Amino acid sequence: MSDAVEYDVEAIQNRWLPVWDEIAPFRSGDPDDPRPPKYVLDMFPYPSGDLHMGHAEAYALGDVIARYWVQQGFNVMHPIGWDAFGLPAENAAIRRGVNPKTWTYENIAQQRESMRRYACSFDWDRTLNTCDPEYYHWNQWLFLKMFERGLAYRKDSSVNWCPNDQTVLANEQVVNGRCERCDAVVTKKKLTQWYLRITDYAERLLDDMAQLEGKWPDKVLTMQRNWIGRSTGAEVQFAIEGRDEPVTVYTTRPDTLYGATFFVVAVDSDLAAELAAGSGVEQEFADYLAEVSKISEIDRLSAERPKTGVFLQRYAINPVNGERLPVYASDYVLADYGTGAIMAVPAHDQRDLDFARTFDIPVRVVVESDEDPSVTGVATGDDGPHVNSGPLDGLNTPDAVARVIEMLAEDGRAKAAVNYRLRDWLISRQRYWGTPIPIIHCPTCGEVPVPEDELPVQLPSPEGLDLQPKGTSPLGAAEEWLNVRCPRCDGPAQRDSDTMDTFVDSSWYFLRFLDPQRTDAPFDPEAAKRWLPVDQYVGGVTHAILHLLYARFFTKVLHDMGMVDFTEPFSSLLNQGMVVMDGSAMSKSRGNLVRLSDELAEHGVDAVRLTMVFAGPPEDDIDWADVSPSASVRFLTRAWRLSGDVTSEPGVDPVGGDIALRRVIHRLIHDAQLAVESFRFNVAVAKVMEMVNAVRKAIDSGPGGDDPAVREAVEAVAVLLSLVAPYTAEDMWARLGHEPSVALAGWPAVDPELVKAQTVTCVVQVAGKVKARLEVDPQIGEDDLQAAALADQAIVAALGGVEPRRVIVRAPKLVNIVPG
RNA sequence: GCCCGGGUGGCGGAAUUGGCAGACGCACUCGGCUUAAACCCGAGGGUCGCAAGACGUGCGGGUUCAAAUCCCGCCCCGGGCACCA
Repeated sequence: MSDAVEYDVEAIQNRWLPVWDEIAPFRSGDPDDPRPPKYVLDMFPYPSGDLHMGHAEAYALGDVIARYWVQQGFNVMHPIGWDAFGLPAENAAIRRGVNPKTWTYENIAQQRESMRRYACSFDWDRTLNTCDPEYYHWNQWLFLKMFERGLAYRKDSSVNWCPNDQTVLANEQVVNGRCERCDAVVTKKKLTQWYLRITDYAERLLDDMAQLEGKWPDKVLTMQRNWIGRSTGAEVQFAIEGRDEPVTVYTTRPDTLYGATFFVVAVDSDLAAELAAGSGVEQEFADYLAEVSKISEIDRLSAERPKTGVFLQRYAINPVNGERLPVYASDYVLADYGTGAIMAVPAHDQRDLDFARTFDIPVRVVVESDEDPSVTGVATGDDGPHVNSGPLDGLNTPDAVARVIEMLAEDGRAKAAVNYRLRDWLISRQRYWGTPIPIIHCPTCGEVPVPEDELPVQLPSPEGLDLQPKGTSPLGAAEEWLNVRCPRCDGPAQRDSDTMDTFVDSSWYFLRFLDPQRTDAPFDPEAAKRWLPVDQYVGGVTHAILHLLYARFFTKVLHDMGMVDFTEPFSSLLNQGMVVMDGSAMSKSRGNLVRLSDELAEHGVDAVRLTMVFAGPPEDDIDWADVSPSASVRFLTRAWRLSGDVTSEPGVDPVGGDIALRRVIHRLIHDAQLAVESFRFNVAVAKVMEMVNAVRKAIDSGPGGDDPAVREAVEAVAVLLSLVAPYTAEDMWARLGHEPSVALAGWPAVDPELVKAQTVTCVVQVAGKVKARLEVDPQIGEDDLQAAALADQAIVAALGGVEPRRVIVRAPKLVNIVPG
């Protein structure tokens, strides 16, 4: 029975959208829900405009996972919200002269409607916007908790400064010396700023990655390890002539102490300034410092830069042999890593060697090697027997390291030490559209937290404020807001006028989804116990370091506060790739922008989703030029048409149906399930395509549309398809005589008996080359299989009378005969 | 420089982790349906060869009865970190 009814994408979308609004199949908040909980989370979007192709991919993939677990009988929490504070809103607002708030909420409304139409399986009872006072209230609360615990503090230091956005940047936001947002060349500026003490958690951030091994992409774990940058070595004390206190240096190679021929302090460190004072080279030092601070981040990072520095006319004493080492100030030593001072061993460190050659400092080899660094200009590598090193002579590197630490530790002049590349997280921003920092600066009491019952400190209206970037926060001009009484002494005081980095907002939002309306706490610890950690997190690899590291840090702090009982927020992570066009990232200026709205209008929601999912492995980039949404429409039409060809009644027992079809279908459902659970969604789609092909054949040239197995198969197609193409699946489900929603129909039960193969194709090889194929019982014994293989005509011919030297039998799939 | 990935038909990609390389789809060719075209349905193809067959997963070697898969060396592409002592 073929029908004249056509597959009409537009009509199907319009038919089911209101029905879903009505039945809300993805609500997860019923406290009496008997289903086991599962938390599937997509990274929330930034409301910079309407959804684009990248969102379409990410949410299509997240939806496959969420909908799969719903079909498997879980109460899936799949929430969405908006990461709604931040610079782009503010910049757009400045350009158009509108309130950033208005702009932001308009975009949110638009994205929300687009997500609804895109059929995202979100629980719409759980949305949040980070720019709502109800949300950022708890940013402030968490900040104050950290302040209490000494994890939030203010310090004066040289910070990354974006001259374009006129704001400071976290280390993580400086990419190749440029501002991550606007690409301006980053400079340095000395400012007093708020920091979060993430370095206190460096060790745990590293160690707890053991929990994530195999469940997060290796790439992300590696990136985080690199970023944290743990190194082990020793702290060694050097006396400085004419200074009471010794100076500590950090080195990973204490074994090379006998090779130290000079000593360097970071030119911008306090120590350098102190040592320069009274040295007679004050002017030279000051000139050098001025020159260095003019160098941009980009130039500073250039590896080719020649070494520069100033001899401070002072000497450090090598603790192992009492030698006098000239002390230099240079910019190749970083003030904020280790102690800002190093011992320099030119023979075995390339940078020290470069410096030594520039300043004509002796090079002394202490680890034996064939090449002489002072001749080749190449410092020699790690291991080898030590020479010129007194008691260390003859030892290899690890032994020499241990020995020298032991020697110096006796009188406290050295100890084993660990260092991290990770720096504390600078969170102050001199911009308007963010969470106000809830601190009041009082001339007598200092930094006073805003009392909890006065939270949230709401952003003042931008009316009358100059939002143009100018290096200080626009909030500083909101005088009525700014000037308050000190909560402690009631004297005149001022609010902190900076706002928080928006990465604070996204560091804990996954907890707020538990109950976004809650007013007495950021979240309910009991609910957190039930739902968290997040079972599956889905998002772009662009957040591999920043967001994920910060969220992990916050989670550990909350753990230490006793608010959550886990230490890692995201049990499993899937990074989807990007959607590109003609090999490169889409952009207006490049002229290769593909508009999602155009694609949706042309092919429909289901076809776009299907195209995203089928294009390849989820973590790979999709080149839109390589894929075919119209082919997706064709397939969906083919699948949909099956639902009109089923003539048996709903509920008919499939057991009497065509056994061959049932075997194929059950095997494919089984395979599709494995594919989905291992994130091979493209393969799962291929399996559904095979199902459709098999059913088509069964209807046209097999048992026909009335066979119960055909109904069973088409119903399975509808359910499996519902993960990817919800509109088509729902319409098929209705045409099959069922009530909505197919999303809740349940994953088809796979009969293990039907999945078992009846016969197996056994490959018979001679010398590793396939010469025959046998259809055999899967239970066949090795001896029987060997006999059957050797008896086969083609095998007899291939052997040509030669006796087999060896026969390898892997029943039931393979026999390999090695001729004599 | 250091650290991760990856290289399979004309294209996107499969391959139960050592056991039939190329599933599924795109593009293409041929056939059916049609007055015709589109749609739809069916068939085809890794390369070379008329064929038997030979060769074939970046390149070169190795292990194994058997290698896209494991090992060694190289080449290329993508990503991360990078004056971090």
